[in-house]
Amino acid sequence: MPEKLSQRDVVRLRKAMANSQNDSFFKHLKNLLRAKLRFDTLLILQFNPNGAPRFLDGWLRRTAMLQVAMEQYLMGAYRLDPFYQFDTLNEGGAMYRLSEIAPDRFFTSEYYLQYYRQTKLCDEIGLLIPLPSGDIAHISISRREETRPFRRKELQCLRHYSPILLEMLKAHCIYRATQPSPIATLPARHLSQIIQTEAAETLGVKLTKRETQIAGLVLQGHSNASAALKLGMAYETAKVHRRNIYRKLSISSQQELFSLFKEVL
Amino acid sequence: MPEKLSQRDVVRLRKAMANSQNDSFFKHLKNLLRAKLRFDTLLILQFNPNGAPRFLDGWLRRTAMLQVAMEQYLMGAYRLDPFYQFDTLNEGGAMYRLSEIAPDRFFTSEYYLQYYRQTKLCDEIGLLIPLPSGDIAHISISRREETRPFRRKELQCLRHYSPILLEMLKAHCIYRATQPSPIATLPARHLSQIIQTEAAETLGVKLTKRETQIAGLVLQGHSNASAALKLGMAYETAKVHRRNIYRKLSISSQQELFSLFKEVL
DNA sequence: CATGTAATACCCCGATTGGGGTATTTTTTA
DNA sequence: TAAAAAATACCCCAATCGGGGTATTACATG
Repeated sequence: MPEKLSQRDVVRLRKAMANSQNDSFFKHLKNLLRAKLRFDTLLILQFNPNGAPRFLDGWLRRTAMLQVAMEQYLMGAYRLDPFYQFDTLNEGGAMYRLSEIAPDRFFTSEYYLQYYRQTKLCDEIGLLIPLPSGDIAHISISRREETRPFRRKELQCLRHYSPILLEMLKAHCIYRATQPSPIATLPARHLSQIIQTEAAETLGVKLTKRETQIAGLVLQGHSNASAALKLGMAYETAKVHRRNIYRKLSISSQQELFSLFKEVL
Repeated sequence: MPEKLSQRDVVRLRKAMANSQNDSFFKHLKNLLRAKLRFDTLLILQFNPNGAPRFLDGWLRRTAMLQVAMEQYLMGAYRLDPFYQFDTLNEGGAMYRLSEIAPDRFFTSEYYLQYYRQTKLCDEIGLLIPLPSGDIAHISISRREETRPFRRKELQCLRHYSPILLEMLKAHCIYRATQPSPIATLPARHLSQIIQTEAAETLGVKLTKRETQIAGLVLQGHSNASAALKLGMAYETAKVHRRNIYRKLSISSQQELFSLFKEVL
């Protein structure tokens, strides 16, 4: 049965909808969500396939860690973010929980343990919707460890209203695109590019296209099997590529791979 | 056949010996060593079983990374240093290469990958000798990656003169102990203590003595087999302890273990 | 004394990794 | 077009890890 909206919820929803095309949208969105669920961070980002993500709006519960992490994220760590890497999004957008779309080894990956974990977040919900420009609009809602993961009720509620939230998000991002932005988007380098140039320049090794792709997937937290599936090749082939990567870079473990690239990510 | 000393080497050696009991010892030691081998860092530390190591003298080739790492080391990372943890030292002291005394998984441990590796050092030689006070005097000589590991010749030379170097080191540390120290030794907490209190206070979990020991060894880079050997128990027993640790801390990998404790180390 | 906890040792299993090999097909490039 | 490089797929193996179980012994604490 659908979530019940109180009279005041209806007012909040109408306000958010009415303001989706001006600068007070974020405030109203936050009020709306706050009435229905608890969260510790709320962000609106715009993913650009050819550039760094644009930070449109954000609210972080006061924590030094989160500030630092946010900077790291925008500086480059976003490249290993499952939401950023999510590539099977359809027209109408959708809502996902981090655990649903994360690579199989994500929660034991170096990215998670060294970067994500320090944010002390334990659960994250992402709304993703494509924009006409080709960008992807993203709302991220997270909970810290003390707050415990989202409850079933909260998830149901969010899922129920995600279509309208996604539409508002889309409308807002389209509006924002018409406004002159004070923040210039940083020029982009994709994960593959970074891996390839870093390997070439710093380590003097030329990785092939497939090797680069595998390296990227491994860094994102995919196992051999998962990476193979993703690239549509046999498990053994992925393994061969990985072995060749290790040989070329003269390393012998995933951790070493990460420690080679973490500075440039 | 023994290493040949040139006339000038003999002068340097005499100078170092003559000055081992005053404040210019480090300068003369450096000159002496420089004439015989190439190195990128030279440190004299004094390990105190009940306190943080004391930094007596040091020279680091200009690198920001090394400065940062040195601070991290003295702040607590020393607890995972194989030289600090070395516990089978005999009266006369000895010289060791890092790779000789490092735990079996040291070079793939989180300590190595996240801390040691950032120093960009690729080889390290340590001289260790017990002092009458119960402390251990330590000279550390390292090479950076660009400089490549120490060569056979250099090692032979060092090994040949290590007895006299150790004696000078000992004499110097004894002299330094008589001098009023400007740096107060920080109060100590052993690795085991840290693990136990951190687990108890932050995570609300009581680890037994054996569990704490195993956790410490795992953090230092020991495999189950190596940790078991070290504690004189069967491999399977070590495994059981580790399993119990994971269960109590509700984690499921070595990496998670490290990420739980890295902030307090 | 009895009960419980800690420590010990051994059994089983599957999953994954890292490393070795061979062989065929596709693509690039000289 | 011929040779080289890249990608593919499959084979083998040993080591480690994480997780499950059973059972005995030692020791402390009530």
